[in-house]
Amino acid sequence: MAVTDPTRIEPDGRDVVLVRWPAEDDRLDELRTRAVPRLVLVASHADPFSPVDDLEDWVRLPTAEADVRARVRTLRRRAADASERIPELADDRLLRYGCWWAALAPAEARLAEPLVARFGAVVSRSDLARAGWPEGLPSRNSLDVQLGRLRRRLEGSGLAIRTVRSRGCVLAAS
Amino acid sequence: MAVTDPTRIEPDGRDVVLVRWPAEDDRLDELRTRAVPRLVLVASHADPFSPVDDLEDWVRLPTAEADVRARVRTLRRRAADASERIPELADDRLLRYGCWWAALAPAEARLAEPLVARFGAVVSRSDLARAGWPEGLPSRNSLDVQLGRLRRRLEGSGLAIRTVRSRGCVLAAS
DNA sequence: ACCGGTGGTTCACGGGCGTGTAACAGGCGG
DNA sequence: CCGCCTGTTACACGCCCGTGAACCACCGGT
Repeated sequence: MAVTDPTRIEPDGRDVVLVRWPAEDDRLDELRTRAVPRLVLVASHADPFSPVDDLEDWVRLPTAEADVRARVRTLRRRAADASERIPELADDRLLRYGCWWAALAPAEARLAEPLVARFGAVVSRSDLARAGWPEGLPSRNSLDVQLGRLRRRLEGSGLAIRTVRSRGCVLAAS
Repeated sequence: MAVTDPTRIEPDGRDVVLVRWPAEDDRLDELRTRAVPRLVLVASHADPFSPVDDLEDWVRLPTAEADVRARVRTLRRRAADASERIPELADDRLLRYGCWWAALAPAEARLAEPLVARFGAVVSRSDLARAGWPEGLPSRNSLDVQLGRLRRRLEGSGLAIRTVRSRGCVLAAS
């Protein structure tokens, strides 16, 4: 279905704003100053568009509605990236990352604590061991096993534990 | 003038690469790993496109040539912004460059250290050898092999090691 | 133009070992 | 009693890195 009138478009959410150009130039200015992610629908007769930042994209009318949705998705992803989510681990062992969350087992939570605290940096295996087993860790690779379980718990979260050989582990966006 | 055949398009420079999709999917993969800024020309019948990073944009054919030029300009500006980053190597062997990062192997990290410290300048092979093998390097081409491995590790980072014949190597933005 | 030397790149191989994981068993709480 | 959490063992995988060898590009000498 071809789109000529932007008012007929229903985006997936209301975070990304559609704006006509050049008709709604003043509204575009306002959205820019408020740093709202926006998709500019350029009139068929107008000059090519030049976005001012990475939260702005454009498409020339007429266009397929599916194409508009695709660009809205891209803008939404960029806005999410820009907002720089960081993981957070509460006392109740709830690990949150953006809109995702999961309940950790006690041992997993103790392991995750230094990883979250030093998000993006390497945590040594000895630090992990001390955090996970304050009384001294029981056997050789129980740490690795717990790490594996924590990894599995993070599946689908956008977080991942990456290993730095002979240095330790990093918690990072995957 | 409407554009249906991308081979007829002459971009302003040759830094941003035009690629047809889905016809040239494999070439697109290669450009992505090389972190080359690219404009994807989506066939009229194909599904909407979803860029994987900010150095990728797309437009559906047929389109006005002026629109293609506008998107190429945007990509070029983004690439220029991205090229202002400088790499950083922490002692936990994490090499960071903008939002990209990778964990280096021990020998790779020793090699990378002088290259990062003198980013953009030539480092002699003897300096590299001293940095990589403080005890004296083991055999003839172990240095070259490690350099090759380090090169491969940098794929997709936007960094590259270039050789200056009989002078040494340079670490630079690719 | 032919040729050998040098410098540089890449491949395959193999040993060593750090790391991941399946499987099983005990324990604790609901 | 059942389910989840935890520890332990054993094993397999994959990474790291040195080595040898083939290959290519370039340069200088005859």
